[in-house]
Amino acid sequence: MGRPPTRRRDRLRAETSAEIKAIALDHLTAKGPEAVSLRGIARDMGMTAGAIYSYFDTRDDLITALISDSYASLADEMEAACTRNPEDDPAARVLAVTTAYREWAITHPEEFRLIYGDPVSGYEPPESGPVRDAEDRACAVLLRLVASGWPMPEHPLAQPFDWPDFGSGYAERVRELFPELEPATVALALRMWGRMHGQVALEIYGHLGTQLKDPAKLYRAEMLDLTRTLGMSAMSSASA
Amino acid sequence: MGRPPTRRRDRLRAETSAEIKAIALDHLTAKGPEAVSLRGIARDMGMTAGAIYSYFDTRDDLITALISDSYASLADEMEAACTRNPEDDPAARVLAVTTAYREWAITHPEEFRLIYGDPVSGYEPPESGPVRDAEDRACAVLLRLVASGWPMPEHPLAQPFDWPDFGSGYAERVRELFPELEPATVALALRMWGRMHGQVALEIYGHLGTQLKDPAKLYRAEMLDLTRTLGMSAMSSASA
DNA sequence: TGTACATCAGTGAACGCGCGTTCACTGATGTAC
DNA sequence: TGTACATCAGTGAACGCGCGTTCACTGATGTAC
Repeated sequence: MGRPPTRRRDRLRAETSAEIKAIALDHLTAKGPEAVSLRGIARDMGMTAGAIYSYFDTRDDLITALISDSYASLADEMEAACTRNPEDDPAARVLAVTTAYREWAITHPEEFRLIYGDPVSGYEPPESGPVRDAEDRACAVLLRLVASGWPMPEHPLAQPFDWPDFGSGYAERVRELFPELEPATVALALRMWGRMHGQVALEIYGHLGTQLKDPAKLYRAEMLDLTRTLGMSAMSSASA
Repeated sequence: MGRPPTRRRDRLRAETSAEIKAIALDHLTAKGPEAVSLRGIARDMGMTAGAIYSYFDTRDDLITALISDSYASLADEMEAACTRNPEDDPAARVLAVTTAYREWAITHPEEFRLIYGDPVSGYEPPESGPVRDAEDRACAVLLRLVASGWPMPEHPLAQPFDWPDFGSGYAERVRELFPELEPATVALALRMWGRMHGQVALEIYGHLGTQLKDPAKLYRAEMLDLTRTLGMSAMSSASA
């Protein structure tokens, strides 16, 4: 009662907008990215297709919202997995974060495809915005991991990397967040990302199913080696 | 003249079939997987859409043909890169093969997406056939690499793997081809695949462009480390 | 070499489909006095 | 509290689109004698 009535309209708007996205996500999960259509969503909501244009200017805008929501949820999981383990146990953190990455992908395969797979028919990703923000957050988690656990660039894994090797905008943001980081360490974080991503992508897209009974086992082995190679003691068991 | 005339018809058939696939590949390369349509191909060939049904029973069959052709061309490149380097220089072979993988992907990004990305709208991959054959060939190259260069399973990278950990059909085929191989070595080949695939997939799908000026450099670093970790001397420079 | 027949690649028109997007409109909700 | 007006979410019909697939057909190519 105390709230001005405009708020109510706004709240309804936000709720409808959320419902549109929720149903779009259902369709995505159930039948893949091509099945996300404004008409289909409207049908499920008991609305007209045209009505959606009050909420999203175009189909691409809706897809973008879906992507950024998904990416944010992945970043959340990674951050949570990181902070759930003590700072002085970098190996546990690495295991937890990498496991969280894979498990999010297994649990949300269509969202994983949406983020890391083909852009949906004719869709062009925006240069900045919430999608990029989520990517930055996920990336920051990895950077923090390598930064805390493996600050010595004279490690045999290290390769000669320098700041100009990185995208200038990216390098700036990184140096702002982690002033002490060596370029070789940043490179290592990206390589860590690659190792996580490789097995997970192969698995999600069905290229490991024939070869392996339990892809999780191979993944665990690879990540254990990672911590070991990084010189972290992997004695402690991480809580994912 | 000596040839029976039926051969001529067969040859024409094969040529038209090849032209259909070639144009389909053009469309794929130019405008992505969704742009591959029977009508569009027919238009470019000066034919009717219905005519294509003499060559492919359905659109999915055409896509399958495209996938298996593409995968075969990737496997060719990997095999060639392998045999182009001496057998007693495993490090060179590893570098050559992994570089070939990435370079094929860079040169044929849409084909890479076709193989490893989202199945095209509603397309279901067949359980066996030429696609699987190509995948097996590519996989065999990796197995040969690890087999020749790194046959000792007591290496620190090794993890406890046993034959039951693998898909039964796959395990059989592997043991037939490489009777001496240890399970841990097979696992390592798959992990090698993951490392290659991770960075390449991230790059092809546009997730490394912001961070890195030259993704090839990071990839090279990762692959160099791979040979080193495998205990191969990486002195020799591979010819990709 | 000549003729009657069979094959079969390609035609062209039609089928039904679902899609994104636009637009003039209605009617409930909220606002100002 | 009551009335005149403004906002704006949602309607419903229409637009034009390209698609995969089917089918009765034509006409050239090849075959058998």
